[in-house]
Amino acid sequence: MAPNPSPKRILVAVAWPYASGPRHLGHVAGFGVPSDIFARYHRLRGDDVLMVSGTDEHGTPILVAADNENSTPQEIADRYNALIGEDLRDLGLSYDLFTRTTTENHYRVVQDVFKVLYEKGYLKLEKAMGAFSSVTGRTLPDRYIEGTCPICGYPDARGDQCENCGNQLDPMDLKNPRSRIDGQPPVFKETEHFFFDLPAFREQLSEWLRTRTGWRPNVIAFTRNFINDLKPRPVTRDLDWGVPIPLPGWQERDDKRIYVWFDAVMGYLSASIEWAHNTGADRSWEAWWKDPESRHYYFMGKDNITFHTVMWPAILLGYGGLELPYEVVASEFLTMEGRKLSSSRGGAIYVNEFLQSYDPDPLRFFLTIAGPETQDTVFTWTEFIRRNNDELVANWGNLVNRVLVNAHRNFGEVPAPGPLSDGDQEVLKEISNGFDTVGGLLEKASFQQAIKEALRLSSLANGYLAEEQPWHTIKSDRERAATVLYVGLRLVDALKVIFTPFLPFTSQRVHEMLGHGGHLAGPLEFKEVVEEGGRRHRVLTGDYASWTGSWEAPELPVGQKLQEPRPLFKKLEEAVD
RNA sequence: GGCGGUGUAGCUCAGUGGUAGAGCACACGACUCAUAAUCGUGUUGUCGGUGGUUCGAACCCACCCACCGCCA
Repeated sequence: MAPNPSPKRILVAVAWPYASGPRHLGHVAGFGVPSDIFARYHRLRGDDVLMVSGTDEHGTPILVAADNENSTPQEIADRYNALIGEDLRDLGLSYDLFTRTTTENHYRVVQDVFKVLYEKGYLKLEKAMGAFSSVTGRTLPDRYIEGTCPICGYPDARGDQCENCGNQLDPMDLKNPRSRIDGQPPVFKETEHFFFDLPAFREQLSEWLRTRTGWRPNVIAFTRNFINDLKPRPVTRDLDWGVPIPLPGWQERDDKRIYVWFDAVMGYLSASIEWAHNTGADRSWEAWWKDPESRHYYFMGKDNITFHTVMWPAILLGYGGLELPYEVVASEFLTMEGRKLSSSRGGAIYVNEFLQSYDPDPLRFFLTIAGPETQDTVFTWTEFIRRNNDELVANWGNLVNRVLVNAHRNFGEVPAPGPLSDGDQEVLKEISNGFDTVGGLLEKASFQQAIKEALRLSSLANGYLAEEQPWHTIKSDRERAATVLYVGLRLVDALKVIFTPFLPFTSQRVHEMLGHGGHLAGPLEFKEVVEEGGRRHRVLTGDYASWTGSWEAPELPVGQKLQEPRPLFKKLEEAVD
């Protein structure tokens, strides 16, 4: 790592994918790829990065999936935790820890936070009417109930809202209500739940929000609006799947659990604690969570904004002594032909399916340059292939290839340059300035602008070659050709680093073709964790401290042997949507 | 219904008050080392509609239209 005189401690907190099925491109576009670019950039800068996430494994949808498959919720969670973990590894998402919510550690942390909030009076028991399945006795969320709309008579209105007339409904008002899960009429009865006193944090949240700068405008606007109308929010449910309520008389009950939103959002903290424990330094997580100098960046899709800008900060304020988000980076949605990529509506492209046909870097490239950073964007196969062929292959891929082919063919090693002309020095300086310009954009989480700037620099390098024509001068002036190719190799070597956060797999290959050793961006690995109580789970992590890259133009020794160059990217066949 | 988002060149998208932008596509020229890939020059738009604020609006305000999301 580069000597960084004042390394920053950065928590990269990535939204937790729900383990009810395989994840599609929209999910990894929204939080996966952007957060990884951010984390990789900061590691190259020499900052102390802790990047955590995991699968979210509680809640009704997983119970429903288990019932449908005649399985258990833990089996469903196990299956999709494994599958999602492989997707993330294959995409090269460099988590320090990607874990899950069904660990002893997570239960312990969630229960601790629950108890503290309870003791401080922020959790209050209240009676409420609830809908229950007449078959299983479990809570039925409003959207799992359907019936005839009492306002417009639409026969398939959902319990929370009628899709036909748009009115918000109470499931108890539906005529002929029935469960979407089993078709049976639900039972409405009084139940008791703990409610988190969100309104108690209104002033503190507003005050904190006023100190936040640089957030994407929609995140601020949406949050402000939400804070103006805070209501107590239930944190328990009538379910048998979830974290038990850690209070006398409640702990033993098998019909009451902590609500999934409440436990999942604490995963950032519990995963940090687990990471510290797994790495043998139990209290090291505190450097991130108890030091006001550390910066917490949260990455998620826009549907999750309030959980990260209101609910989770309120929990942290209530618990006390822990750092609040420094920035909440929310993405918009990736759509398929103008519609949301939703697994339930079909039309989704799953990550694992995609990666069976295409390499990860072209996907990362597309999701960065054409992803939903500031607005909903459309994924089409035609556009993916065009971006790959006309932008990635033709610009950066071609630059690498032509420089390496020329240098390898004529010299086989990094040639010794003659005197550098003004033009040589100028282009070297331009590219080296890229570490500041691209870096500045990455710090602001402007990933699209950052990769466009990187491409502009690559184009500049292509222009330099077209101007100098070393394949021509090699015949008449071998020293000049050597100089130009030396400069070309230096440009490629520097751009390789600039592209590493976006394209880690191919940057590593450029690194090797240039004759360098070591991991610029190495492999990720799964590790088996055995907890004190005996539970085992697999986590995704990596030995990032051993990676050698740093955010600056590298040394390129004259005489270093070059490898036989091979194209970085594949040109793809035209496809029809 | 409430709240929020989106609507800009043929396509995909940047751009939040001061003479409309990028990439691709297209045209012409250069080059021909490189995965026919590169480099240069150029064409393309009543910035969803109507009204308002302003010396000046794609950008601010109001209303409308279309599409999308969230609503525990």
